[in-house]
Amino acid sequence: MKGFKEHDGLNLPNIAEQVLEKWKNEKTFEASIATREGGPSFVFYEGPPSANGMPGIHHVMGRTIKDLFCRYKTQRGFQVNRKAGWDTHGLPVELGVEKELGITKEDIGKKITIEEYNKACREAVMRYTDVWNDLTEKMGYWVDMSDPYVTYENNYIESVWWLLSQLYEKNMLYKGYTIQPYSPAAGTGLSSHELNLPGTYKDVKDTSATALFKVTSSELQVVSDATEKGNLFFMAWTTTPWTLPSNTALTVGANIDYVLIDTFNPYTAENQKVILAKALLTKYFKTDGLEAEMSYTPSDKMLPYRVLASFKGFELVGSRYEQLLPYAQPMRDADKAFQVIAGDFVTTEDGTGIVHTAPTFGADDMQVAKAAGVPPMLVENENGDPVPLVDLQGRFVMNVNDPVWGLAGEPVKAEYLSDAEREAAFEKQKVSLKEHIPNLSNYLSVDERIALKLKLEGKAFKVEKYQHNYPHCWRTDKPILYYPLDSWFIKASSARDKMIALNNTINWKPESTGTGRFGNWLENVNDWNLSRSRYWGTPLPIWRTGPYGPLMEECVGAIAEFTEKNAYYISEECLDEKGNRFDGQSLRKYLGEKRMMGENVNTIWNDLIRSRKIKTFASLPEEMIDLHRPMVDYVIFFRNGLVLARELDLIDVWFDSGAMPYAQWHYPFEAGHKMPDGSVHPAAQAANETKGMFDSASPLGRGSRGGLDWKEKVIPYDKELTERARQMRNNPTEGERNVWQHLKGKQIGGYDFDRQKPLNSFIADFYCQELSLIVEIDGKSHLSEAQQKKDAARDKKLGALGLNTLRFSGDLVHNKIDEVVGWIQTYVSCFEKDDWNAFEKDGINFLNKYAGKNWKPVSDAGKNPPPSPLPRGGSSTHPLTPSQEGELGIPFPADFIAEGVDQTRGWFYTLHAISSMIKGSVAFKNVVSNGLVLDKNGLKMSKRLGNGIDPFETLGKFGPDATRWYMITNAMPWDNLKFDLDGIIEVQRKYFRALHNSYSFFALYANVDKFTHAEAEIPLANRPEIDRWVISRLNSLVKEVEEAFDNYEPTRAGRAIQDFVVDELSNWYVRLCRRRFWKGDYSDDKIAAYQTLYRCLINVAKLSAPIAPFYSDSLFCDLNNITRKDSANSVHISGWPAINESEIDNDLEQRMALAQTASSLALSLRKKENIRVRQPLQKIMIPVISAEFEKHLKQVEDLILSEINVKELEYIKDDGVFVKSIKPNFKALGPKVGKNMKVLAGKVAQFGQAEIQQLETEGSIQLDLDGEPFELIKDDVEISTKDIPGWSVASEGAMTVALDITISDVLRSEGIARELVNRIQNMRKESGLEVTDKIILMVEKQAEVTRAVESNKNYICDETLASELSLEEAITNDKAINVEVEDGISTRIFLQKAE
RNA sequence: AGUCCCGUAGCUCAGCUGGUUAGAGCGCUACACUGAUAAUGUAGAGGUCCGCGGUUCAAGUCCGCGCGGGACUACCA
Repeated sequence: MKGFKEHDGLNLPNIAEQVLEKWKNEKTFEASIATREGGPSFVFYEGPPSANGMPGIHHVMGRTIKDLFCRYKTQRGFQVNRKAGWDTHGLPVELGVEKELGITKEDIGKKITIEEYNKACREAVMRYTDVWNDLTEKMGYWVDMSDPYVTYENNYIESVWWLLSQLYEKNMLYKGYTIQPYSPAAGTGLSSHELNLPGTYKDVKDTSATALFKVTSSELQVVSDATEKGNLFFMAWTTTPWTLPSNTALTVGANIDYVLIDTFNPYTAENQKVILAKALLTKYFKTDGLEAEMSYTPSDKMLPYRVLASFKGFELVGSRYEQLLPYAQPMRDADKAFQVIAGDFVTTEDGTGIVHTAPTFGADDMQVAKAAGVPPMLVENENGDPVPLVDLQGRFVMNVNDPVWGLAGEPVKAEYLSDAEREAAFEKQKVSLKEHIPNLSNYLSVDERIALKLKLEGKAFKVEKYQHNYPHCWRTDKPILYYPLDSWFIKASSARDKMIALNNTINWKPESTGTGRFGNWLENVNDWNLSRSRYWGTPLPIWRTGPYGPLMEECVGAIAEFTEKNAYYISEECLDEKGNRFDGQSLRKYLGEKRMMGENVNTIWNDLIRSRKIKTFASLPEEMIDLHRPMVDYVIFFRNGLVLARELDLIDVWFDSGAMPYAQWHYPFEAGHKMPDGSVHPAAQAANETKGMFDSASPLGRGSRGGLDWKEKVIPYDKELTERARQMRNNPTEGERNVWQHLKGKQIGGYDFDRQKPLNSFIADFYCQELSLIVEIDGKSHLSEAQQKKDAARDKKLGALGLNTLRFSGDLVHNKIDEVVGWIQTYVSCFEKDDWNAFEKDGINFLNKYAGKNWKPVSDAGKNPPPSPLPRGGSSTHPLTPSQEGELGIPFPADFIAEGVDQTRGWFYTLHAISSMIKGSVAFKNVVSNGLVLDKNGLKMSKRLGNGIDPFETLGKFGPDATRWYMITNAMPWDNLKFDLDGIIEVQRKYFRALHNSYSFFALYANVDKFTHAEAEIPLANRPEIDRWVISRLNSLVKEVEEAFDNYEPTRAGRAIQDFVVDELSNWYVRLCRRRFWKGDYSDDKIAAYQTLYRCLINVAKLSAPIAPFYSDSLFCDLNNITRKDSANSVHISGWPAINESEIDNDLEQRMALAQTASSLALSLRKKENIRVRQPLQKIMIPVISAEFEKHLKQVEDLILSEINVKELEYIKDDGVFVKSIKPNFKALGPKVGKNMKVLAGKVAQFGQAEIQQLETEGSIQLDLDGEPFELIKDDVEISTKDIPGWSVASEGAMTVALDITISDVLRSEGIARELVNRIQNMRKESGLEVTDKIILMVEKQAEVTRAVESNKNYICDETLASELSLEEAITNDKAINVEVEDGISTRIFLQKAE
């Protein structure tokens, strides 16, 4: 009979490998989903990683968390679909590609076409998919990688477009002019991501100026009065004096206190009055100045001043002032410029409390100015367009021309100048500034010159260098500017209330992330800036007319709309005068200009159409459509003589990932999808109809259900391939022509075949999509081995996409075309019947018939059925089939998501925002945000420090189970984890070894006894105390673990399991029960022991399966394969243990705790007295505190006695022999005595035995607490026995144990006998005897030993399985061993196996 | 700068609604145990509970202000 598997040692990596193999073979993952069919579903969303970087150890952490809850829910009976995904767009991809190609952004469109660039990105982005897939598998992350969503695929983008079009229809998408970080040196706007790259913020010293703006009018009387007297100024501070010419407003805080000061200009010494915030007065004036005489010369140290008036900021609002540097006037609403407005961003932390406001160069400035109706400083350029005073190169426009100081055409930051330019400028300055600065020593920046000019003109109060942190462009290292740029925005702010309300329904782990970080973020949501000026990403689907006519706009929400709305495509032949191909933008400009010149645009257009230079979109072959640049930039609309060209922006990649609940299913375009308003998208309607047709009529429905995701992979857009196919189509070989005669025109079963069809990266001779069939005709060249290898690889690859390839030799096609056609028909009928066995059978005949001579099967069709186009096991069980549930027809919202806490304002936000706006629903109900994985010193892992941990090495060395267990149990998921490999070793040693040893112990003896759990369960009532105890604990454990997992607290679950296994199961239950397993007959007690341990082990396997999926499965199978108590072949398919409340016995658990304490105390006493545990002692005594205590203790008496090797336990009633100690019960006393506690505690501490006695017998005692009488009652104190005079005593808490340490001769003999047994057992083991072998034993006579053997003969024989035991005068056998029984006593022992 | 998390023994972490002597494991030292044995038990050494203030009879725990580490967001005169 097969027994429980006995392992040599514990090798976790090996076990993981074996289990992985088993999962693959048995398709356990698929089964774990299939077997939950019909059950409730648990929706999980996978946050897509980017496959263009290597995975790190932190991914193991994040994915463990995701995985374990999915597994847990599966065990609880939920069906958990989890579709993998890849994030493929975005800057990191672009940067990687640029680095590789050695180009920069400026080269795109010059050295490399956008098309080539994007192709490179597309290839680069999936570079590490293999590595990722490998990690996914090795770490045991169950996610379906066979059909992942990929954000660059057309279907994905189409869904994203649809979402955007929804927002557009809700008027939530708008184009706005906003201030964004911009690098003039690089000529590009920067995303906040780029601004947050390391090293972008640098401490720099800039010239700061406190400028004086001359007040011209005010509604506030005091100010108005002062104005009339002249020389009244607002003080405003800036660290960027170059923005002062663009000043159009001053901003004050409405509730900030301001003061009107009479003083002098520190530079010109002119008497003047200034206004600034009261709180900042001391920054500019020393208090002594208040008393100083009101006179001043520039060399004076002390600036005298007087406070004339004080008022609130709002009183200043509407005051007017003189333009500080009147180089230019705002184009529009100039009359509303130069006034005081209020803004809530104003603080009194630095500056003057009055903020210089240049709406063209500050985000806050722009917002506050817009709200107040103050115009930005925009001037007209040569084209008549409004532009700011600084151009895109960072240079002042010509308007800003100062006869003395220059400025026009100069860069506003000196860093933008090259050394040579700077030198040249310096030379010029020497001349032009001679009047003001005779010996100019170095180049003066724009900031410095403006400050200087203000100083000289008396318009500056203070000029100084100021050190601050300023962002720099990470690529050019030059400072960035905040610059107004056109952008598209989502009006997220209008959905704020909804988002906040919905967020309150989300269960965040930890809660603080949701209420705090995320909540606060929502309170202050800004509109979402979608625009990115890049190349590799989802294009913004908005088409617009240009400045040459009325504005028309089109937001495209589906590919089909191009056709419906009559889109056109600019072909390669459509060139401008210089011979460059037109794109939408340039054509729009070209035609617009013609139109302005009065030409008939329609005529030109008609010529373009007629000459096929512009085609209708509808005429494009489907495979050409790629929703990326540049393709989409060639798509245009033409209305009323105007071209609508696409806005060049791409969208923020975060929108891509936030769209995944929809886009991963190509929502709303597929069958079964419903739009939020309940209607059905026309595309989905069509799909429904097709689906219905197939569903009812034939099994084909399933085959064709690959959907468009699948199609994208199969039919790629590849110009070269398409072209080659076209050529081949035009020049068919004779064989191809032969076959085509029989396939064309739906001759076979009404199925449509294509010839020379580009598929994946190949061209198939004949292809039928409905049949998922490729027919190849192999000419002579295919006879070569090399070619056959290639063919095999090709078939395999296409097979993976669900396509079958039938190959026919050229000869066959020429000579037996009927056979070939017949064979294709066989395929068709097998396909229709979904009967691949028949196919295989016939296939073998067929192949036998034709194989060998001309053609060998290159696929292994002879061995296996060809790759079925149908999901294995039928589509209903395929993991990728979304359960068509919920209102939208897609799994929505998610029950659970998990990512790093860094995603709070990333993915978590975009998911939440999009679903709030589109559906008015949360996107996820529960979210775990996990912390970072740091190195063991708490430092961030980075390539630079070289402190990263290679996940593969870790998994390989320690196995995924230990790694996962360590990560989960070490720290709460949301705390940062200090990752230390030693910690994994510890987990391995402690938890897994304890569990493994417990199993090995079980297996060893169960096999000896042939236990297979065949006997009926022995009723709990008939099992001994310790069994009931461990089962009670097990039930409590299940409860605790269940609660922890339900609350998304895996750490608690793991720790509970670990404590149970190590402390309770292994170190208590198994230890105390050892003898039950190997002593005596196969009795009920023994069976009970096996059943109990079995139950513990199998349930621990189930409980720990979510965290340690491999080992748990191995343990489960090791146990279950023999007993077959569970029909499941994997722990992940079996269910979750039920809690049996009736088996939980708190009383019993308490009793056992007593036993443990008592044993521990007794062992401690032995140690103190230096008495070995093997030496039996006569008695221990335990004072009983209460009847209950005694009752409890009696029930576990046997356990204690055997554990500590003592003969009897005596219960001592209180008869005054104990020394007692007393301690106040603070919790009870606190409310009663309050601040007298200290006095009382002092008194109680001084109680002698008499007082304690009195309290115990009378129940109370009168005390005097600083004059207040107080009656102390028994419940106010805790009394415990601490000592028994004359005994060896130890105590812990309420329990005290006294040990009788006298060793009688009998005890001593017994002790020696035990020592002997121990030595003999060791010898047995050393000589390699089986645990069941009987022995013959000889012991040499020695006074004490002889006595011990004689009086304990039965015991010794029993323990050592000796069938004979003889005492010998002298043992001569040279295999006898000299043993020292105890100090000074030794003998010789000989044993041999009894026959 | 703002928001949030974290700070307890050499290391990794517990410490419930405040209760007086702050715990566990690892590591270290010593001893013991031994048919689970690279396990286990007992004992020992090891603490400014990040600091300072406050509330309270009582603070590791609650509050305030700092410091250090981290994350995100923002960059503002």
